[in-house]
Amino acid sequence: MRSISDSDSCGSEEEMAVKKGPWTEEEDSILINYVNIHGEGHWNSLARSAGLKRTGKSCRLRWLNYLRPNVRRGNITLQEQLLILDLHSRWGNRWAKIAEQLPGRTDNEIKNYWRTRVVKQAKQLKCDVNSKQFRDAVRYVWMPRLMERIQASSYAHGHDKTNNNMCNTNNESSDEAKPIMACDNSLLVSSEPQSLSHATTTSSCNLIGDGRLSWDSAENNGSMSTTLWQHWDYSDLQAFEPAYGFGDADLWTDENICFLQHHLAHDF
DNA sequence: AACGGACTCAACCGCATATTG
DNA sequence: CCAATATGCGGTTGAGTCCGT
Repeated sequence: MRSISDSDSCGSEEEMAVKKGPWTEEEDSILINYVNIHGEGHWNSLARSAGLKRTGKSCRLRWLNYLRPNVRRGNITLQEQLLILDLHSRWGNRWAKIAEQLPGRTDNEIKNYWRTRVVKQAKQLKCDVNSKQFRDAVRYVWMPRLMERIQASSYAHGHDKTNNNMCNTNNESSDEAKPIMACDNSLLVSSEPQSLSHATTTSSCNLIGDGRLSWDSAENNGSMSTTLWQHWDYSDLQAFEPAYGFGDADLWTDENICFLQHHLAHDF
Protein backbone atom coordinates (compact mmCIF):
# COMPACT_ATOMS: atom_id res chain seq x y z
CA MET A 1 0.00 0.00 0.00
CA ARG A 2 1.09 3.53 -0.32
CA SER A 3 0.39 6.92 1.06
CA ILE A 4 -1.95 9.03 -0.91
CA SER A 5 -0.14 11.58 -2.98
CA ASP A 6 -2.84 14.18 -3.05
CA SER A 7 -2.79 16.58 -0.21
CA ASP A 8 -5.24 19.10 -1.48
CA SER A 9 -8.76 17.87 -1.15
CA CYS A 10 -8.89 16.35 2.28
CA GLY A 11 -9.72 19.38 4.26
CA SER A 12 -11.18 19.23 7.72
CA GLU A 13 -14.60 20.41 6.57
CA GLU A 14 -14.79 17.40 4.34
CA GLU A 15 -14.02 15.22 7.28
CA MET A 16 -17.03 16.71 8.98
CA ALA A 17 -19.22 15.75 6.04
CA VAL A 18 -18.40 12.06 6.15
CA LYS A 19 -21.52 10.06 5.64
CA LYS A 20 -22.39 7.01 7.68
CA GLY A 21 -25.12 4.44 7.66
CA PRO A 22 -26.63 2.37 4.87
CA TRP A 23 -25.37 2.89 1.36
CA THR A 24 -27.65 4.21 -1.32
CA GLU A 25 -27.96 2.73 -4.79
CA GLU A 26 -26.31 5.84 -6.17
CA GLU A 27 -23.33 5.44 -3.90
CA ASP A 28 -23.07 1.79 -4.81
CA SER A 29 -23.15 2.66 -8.47
CA ILE A 30 -20.43 5.27 -8.06
CA LEU A 31 -18.22 2.87 -6.17
CA ILE A 32 -18.73 0.03 -8.64
CA ASN A 33 -17.98 2.23 -11.62
CA TYR A 34 -14.91 3.69 -10.01
CA VAL A 35 -13.47 0.34 -9.00
CA ASN A 36 -14.21 -1.12 -12.42
CA ILE A 37 -12.17 1.64 -14.00
CA HIS A 38 -9.39 2.15 -11.49
CA GLY A 39 -9.30 -1.12 -9.63
CA GLU A 40 -9.39 -1.86 -5.94
CA GLY A 41 -7.19 -0.31 -3.32
CA HIS A 42 -6.21 3.19 -2.26
CA TRP A 43 -9.55 3.43 -0.59
CA ASN A 44 -9.11 6.82 0.99
CA SER A 45 -8.13 8.50 -2.23
CA LEU A 46 -10.79 6.50 -4.03
CA ALA A 47 -13.45 7.88 -1.74
CA ARG A 48 -12.34 11.42 -2.45
CA SER A 49 -11.74 11.01 -6.14
CA ALA A 50 -15.05 9.29 -6.70
CA GLY A 51 -16.87 11.99 -4.81
CA LEU A 52 -18.13 9.64 -2.14
CA LYS A 53 -18.55 11.25 1.22
CA ARG A 54 -17.44 8.07 2.87
CA THR A 55 -14.32 6.96 4.62
CA GLY A 56 -11.93 4.72 2.78
CA LYS A 57 -12.72 2.03 5.28
CA SER A 58 -16.39 2.26 4.55
CA CYS A 59 -15.79 2.03 0.80
CA ARG A 60 -13.55 -0.97 1.23
CA LEU A 61 -16.02 -2.74 3.45
CA ARG A 62 -18.93 -2.03 1.14
CA TRP A 63 -16.99 -3.31 -1.83
CA LEU A 64 -15.63 -6.44 -0.20
CA ASN A 65 -18.77 -7.47 1.62
CA TYR A 66 -21.44 -6.51 -0.85
CA LEU A 67 -20.52 -5.06 -4.22
CA ARG A 68 -17.56 -7.17 -5.23
CA PRO A 69 -18.30 -9.73 -7.94
CA ASN A 70 -18.70 -13.31 -6.76
CA VAL A 71 -19.93 -12.41 -3.32
CA ARG A 72 -22.32 -15.12 -2.23
CA ARG A 73 -25.14 -14.15 0.01
CA GLY A 74 -27.98 -16.09 1.43
CA ASN A 75 -28.23 -19.30 3.37
CA ILE A 76 -25.07 -21.01 4.46
CA THR A 77 -25.12 -24.51 3.05
CA LEU A 78 -24.56 -27.62 5.12
CA GLN A 79 -21.16 -28.08 3.55
CA GLU A 80 -20.23 -24.54 4.39
CA GLN A 81 -21.47 -24.99 7.95
CA LEU A 82 -19.38 -28.10 8.31
CA LEU A 83 -16.33 -26.37 7.00
CA ILE A 84 -16.85 -23.37 9.24
CA LEU A 85 -17.18 -25.58 12.28
CA ASP A 86 -14.08 -27.50 11.37
CA LEU A 87 -11.94 -24.51 10.54
CA HIS A 88 -13.07 -22.62 13.59
CA SER A 89 -12.11 -25.56 15.76
CA ARG A 90 -8.58 -25.20 14.44
CA TRP A 91 -8.19 -21.50 13.83
CA GLY A 92 -10.57 -19.90 16.28
CA ASN A 93 -12.05 -16.54 15.41
CA ARG A 94 -9.83 -16.07 12.39
CA TRP A 95 -12.76 -15.07 10.27
CA ALA A 96 -10.79 -13.74 7.36
CA LYS A 97 -8.71 -16.89 7.20
CA ILE A 98 -11.80 -19.07 7.40
CA ALA A 99 -13.50 -16.98 4.73
CA GLU A 100 -10.62 -17.69 2.37
CA GLN A 101 -11.70 -21.31 2.37
CA LEU A 102 -15.28 -20.49 1.48
CA PRO A 103 -15.21 -18.80 -1.90
CA GLY A 104 -17.62 -15.94 -2.16
CA ARG A 105 -18.27 -15.76 1.54
CA THR A 106 -17.00 -12.83 3.51
CA ASP A 107 -15.46 -12.82 6.94
CA ASN A 108 -18.33 -10.65 8.06
CA GLU A 109 -20.91 -13.17 6.96
CA ILE A 110 -19.12 -16.06 8.60
CA LYS A 111 -18.71 -14.04 11.75
CA ASN A 112 -22.40 -13.26 11.72
CA TYR A 113 -23.25 -16.89 11.15
CA TRP A 114 -21.13 -17.91 14.08
CA ARG A 115 -22.62 -15.38 16.41
CA THR A 116 -26.22 -15.85 15.41
CA ARG A 117 -26.25 -19.63 15.11
CA VAL A 118 -23.41 -21.29 16.90
CA VAL A 119 -23.06 -18.98 19.86
CA LYS A 120 -26.81 -19.12 20.28
CA GLN A 121 -26.67 -22.89 20.55
CA ALA A 122 -23.89 -22.69 23.08
CA LYS A 123 -26.09 -20.47 25.18
CA GLN A 124 -28.92 -22.97 24.93
CA LEU A 125 -26.54 -25.61 26.16
CA LYS A 126 -25.50 -23.29 28.95
CA CYS A 127 -21.84 -23.54 28.15
CA ASP A 128 -19.28 -21.17 26.78
CA VAL A 129 -18.81 -21.31 23.04
CA ASN A 130 -15.04 -21.54 23.57
CA SER A 131 -15.23 -24.20 26.22
CA LYS A 132 -13.87 -27.63 25.62
CA GLN A 133 -17.30 -29.08 26.22
CA PHE A 134 -18.88 -27.12 23.46
CA ARG A 135 -16.03 -27.65 21.05
CA ASP A 136 -16.25 -31.37 21.64
CA ALA A 137 -19.98 -31.27 21.23
CA VAL A 138 -19.55 -29.55 17.91
CA ARG A 139 -16.87 -31.93 16.83
CA TYR A 140 -18.41 -35.18 17.92
CA VAL A 141 -22.09 -34.48 17.58
CA TRP A 142 -22.91 -31.64 15.25
CA MET A 143 -20.30 -32.26 12.65
CA PRO A 144 -21.08 -35.97 12.29
CA ARG A 145 -24.75 -35.13 12.10
CA LEU A 146 -24.09 -32.53 9.51
CA MET A 147 -22.20 -35.10 7.52
CA GLU A 148 -25.03 -37.55 7.86
CA ARG A 149 -27.42 -35.02 6.45
CA ILE A 150 -25.07 -34.10 3.69
CA GLN A 151 -24.69 -37.71 2.80
CA ALA A 152 -28.41 -38.28 2.92
CA SER A 153 -28.87 -35.28 0.71
CA SER A 154 -26.19 -36.60 -1.56
CA TYR A 155 -27.99 -39.89 -2.02
CA ALA A 156 -31.30 -38.19 -2.48
CA HIS A 157 -30.14 -35.66 -5.00
CA GLY A 158 -26.80 -36.90 -6.19
CA HIS A 159 -27.89 -37.74 -9.66
CA ASP A 160 -28.90 -34.28 -10.64
CA LYS A 161 -26.34 -32.27 -8.72
CA THR A 162 -25.02 -30.71 -11.84
CA ASN A 163 -28.34 -29.07 -12.46
CA ASN A 164 -28.55 -27.47 -9.09
CA ASN A 165 -28.80 -23.76 -9.00
CA MET A 166 -27.47 -21.59 -6.28
CA CYS A 167 -29.73 -19.59 -4.08
CA ASN A 168 -27.78 -16.42 -4.44
CA THR A 169 -28.10 -14.30 -7.49
CA ASN A 170 -24.50 -13.29 -7.87
CA ASN A 171 -22.41 -14.54 -10.69
CA GLU A 172 -19.65 -17.00 -10.09
CA SER A 173 -16.49 -16.30 -11.93
CA SER A 174 -13.94 -18.72 -13.18
CA ASP A 175 -11.03 -16.99 -11.54
CA GLU A 176 -12.41 -17.45 -8.08
CA ALA A 177 -10.44 -19.79 -5.86
CA LYS A 178 -11.43 -23.40 -6.25
CA PRO A 179 -14.04 -24.28 -3.68
CA ILE A 180 -12.74 -26.65 -1.10
CA MET A 181 -15.73 -28.74 -0.49
CA ALA A 182 -17.68 -31.38 -2.29
CA CYS A 183 -19.48 -34.42 -1.15
CA ASP A 184 -18.88 -37.77 -2.63
CA ASN A 185 -20.70 -40.90 -1.76
CA SER A 186 -17.78 -42.72 -0.25
CA LEU A 187 -18.24 -40.82 2.94
CA LEU A 188 -18.67 -43.07 5.92
CA VAL A 189 -20.44 -41.77 8.93
CA SER A 190 -21.25 -43.26 12.26
CA SER A 191 -24.84 -42.68 13.14
CA GLU A 192 -24.26 -41.82 16.77
CA PRO A 193 -21.25 -40.81 18.74
CA GLN A 194 -20.92 -43.50 21.33
CA SER A 195 -19.57 -41.27 23.99
CA LEU A 196 -18.15 -37.88 24.49
CA SER A 197 -16.08 -38.79 27.45
CA HIS A 198 -12.85 -39.52 25.63
CA ALA A 199 -12.75 -36.40 23.62
CA THR A 200 -9.47 -34.90 24.58
CA THR A 201 -8.40 -32.76 21.71
CA THR A 202 -9.74 -29.68 20.09
CA SER A 203 -8.79 -30.14 16.49
CA SER A 204 -10.90 -32.33 14.30
CA CYS A 205 -10.46 -33.31 10.73
CA ASN A 206 -7.57 -32.25 8.59
CA LEU A 207 -7.33 -30.76 5.19
CA ILE A 208 -4.93 -32.91 3.26
CA GLY A 209 -2.95 -32.09 0.23
CA ASP A 210 -5.54 -32.56 -2.44
CA GLY A 211 -8.13 -30.57 -0.60
CA ARG A 212 -9.81 -33.45 1.11
CA LEU A 213 -10.55 -33.72 4.76
CA SER A 214 -9.32 -36.70 6.68
CA TRP A 215 -9.81 -37.83 10.21
CA ASP A 216 -6.74 -37.56 12.34
CA SER A 217 -6.58 -41.04 13.79
CA ALA A 218 -3.85 -40.07 16.24
CA GLU A 219 -6.40 -37.97 18.02
CA ASN A 220 -9.04 -40.55 17.68
CA ASN A 221 -8.48 -42.28 20.95
CA GLY A 222 -11.18 -43.73 23.11
CA SER A 223 -14.48 -44.73 21.72
CA MET A 224 -15.04 -42.30 18.94
CA SER A 225 -15.87 -43.68 15.59
CA THR A 226 -12.90 -44.07 13.31
CA THR A 227 -14.91 -43.99 10.14
CA LEU A 228 -16.12 -40.48 10.38
CA TRP A 229 -13.99 -38.59 7.95
CA GLN A 230 -12.80 -41.27 5.65
CA HIS A 231 -13.19 -39.67 2.32
CA TRP A 232 -14.37 -36.15 2.21
CA ASP A 233 -13.94 -34.18 -0.93
CA TYR A 234 -14.77 -30.51 -1.02
CA SER A 235 -15.38 -29.22 -4.45
CA ASP A 236 -18.94 -28.12 -4.71
CA LEU A 237 -20.13 -25.98 -1.87
CA GLN A 238 -23.34 -25.16 -3.63
CA ALA A 239 -24.46 -28.68 -4.29
CA PHE A 240 -27.02 -28.87 -1.53
CA GLU A 241 -29.05 -25.89 -0.64
CA PRO A 242 -31.38 -25.49 2.29
CA ALA A 243 -34.18 -25.56 -0.23
CA TYR A 244 -33.78 -29.30 -0.11
CA GLY A 245 -34.91 -29.31 3.46
CA PHE A 246 -31.61 -29.59 5.27
CA GLY A 247 -31.13 -26.07 6.42
CA ASP A 248 -29.33 -25.32 9.62
CA ALA A 249 -32.58 -24.80 11.45
CA ASP A 250 -33.19 -28.44 10.80
CA LEU A 251 -29.90 -29.34 12.36
CA TRP A 252 -30.28 -27.66 15.70
CA THR A 253 -33.37 -29.51 16.75
CA ASP A 254 -34.69 -29.92 20.25
CA GLU A 255 -33.79 -33.57 20.00
CA ASN A 256 -30.19 -32.76 19.33
CA ILE A 257 -30.09 -30.13 22.01
CA CYS A 258 -31.43 -32.63 24.53
CA PHE A 259 -28.92 -35.20 23.36
CA LEU A 260 -26.10 -32.76 23.87
CA GLN A 261 -27.35 -31.57 27.21
CA HIS A 262 -27.53 -35.17 28.37
CA HIS A 263 -23.93 -35.80 27.40
CA LEU A 264 -22.69 -32.53 28.73
CA ALA A 265 -24.36 -33.27 32.02
CA HIS A 266 -23.00 -36.80 32.36
CA ASP A 267 -19.73 -36.91 30.55
CA PHE A 268 -18.00 -33.78 31.70
C1' DA B 1 -54.27 -5.23 14.20
C1' DA B 2 -50.89 -3.94 17.55
C1' DC B 3 -47.24 -4.72 20.33
C1' DG B 4 -42.84 -6.40 21.97
C1' DG B 5 -39.07 -9.50 21.99
C1' DA B 6 -35.88 -12.14 19.12
C1' DC B 7 -33.22 -12.36 15.24
C1' DT B 8 -30.38 -10.97 11.19
C1' DC B 9 -26.87 -8.67 8.99
C1' DA B 10 -24.86 -4.38 7.14
C1' DA B 11 -21.99 -1.15 8.88
C1' DC B 12 -19.08 1.10 12.27
C1' DC B 13 -15.28 1.21 15.69
C1' DG B 14 -10.85 0.42 17.70
C1' DC B 15 -6.70 -1.69 17.35
C1' DA B 16 -2.75 -4.00 15.10
C1' DT B 17 0.07 -4.30 11.30
C1' DA B 18 2.06 -2.84 6.92
C1' DT B 19 3.77 0.62 4.02
C1' DT B 20 5.64 4.93 2.66
C1' DG B 21 8.45 9.05 2.67
C1' DC C 1 14.76 4.68 12.33
C1' DC C 2 10.58 7.15 12.86
C1' DA C 3 6.22 9.35 12.14
C1' DA C 4 2.29 9.46 9.32
C1' DT C 5 -0.94 7.09 6.83
C1' DA C 6 -3.37 3.09 4.75
C1' DT C 7 -5.12 -1.32 5.21
C1' DG C 8 -6.96 -5.39 7.42
C1' DC C 9 -9.13 -7.75 11.09
C1' DG C 10 -12.18 -8.93 14.89
C1' DG C 11 -15.64 -7.14 18.03
C1' DT C 12 -19.76 -4.67 18.48
C1' DT C 13 -23.85 -2.05 17.38
C1' DG C 14 -28.33 -0.90 15.83
C1' DA C 15 -31.93 -0.55 12.19
C1' DG C 16 -34.95 -3.38 9.90
C1' DT C 17 -37.51 -7.61 9.86
C1' DC C 18 -39.73 -11.61 11.64
C1' DC C 19 -42.64 -13.97 14.69
C1' DG C 20 -45.35 -15.10 18.58
C1' DT C 21 -48.89 -13.37 21.65
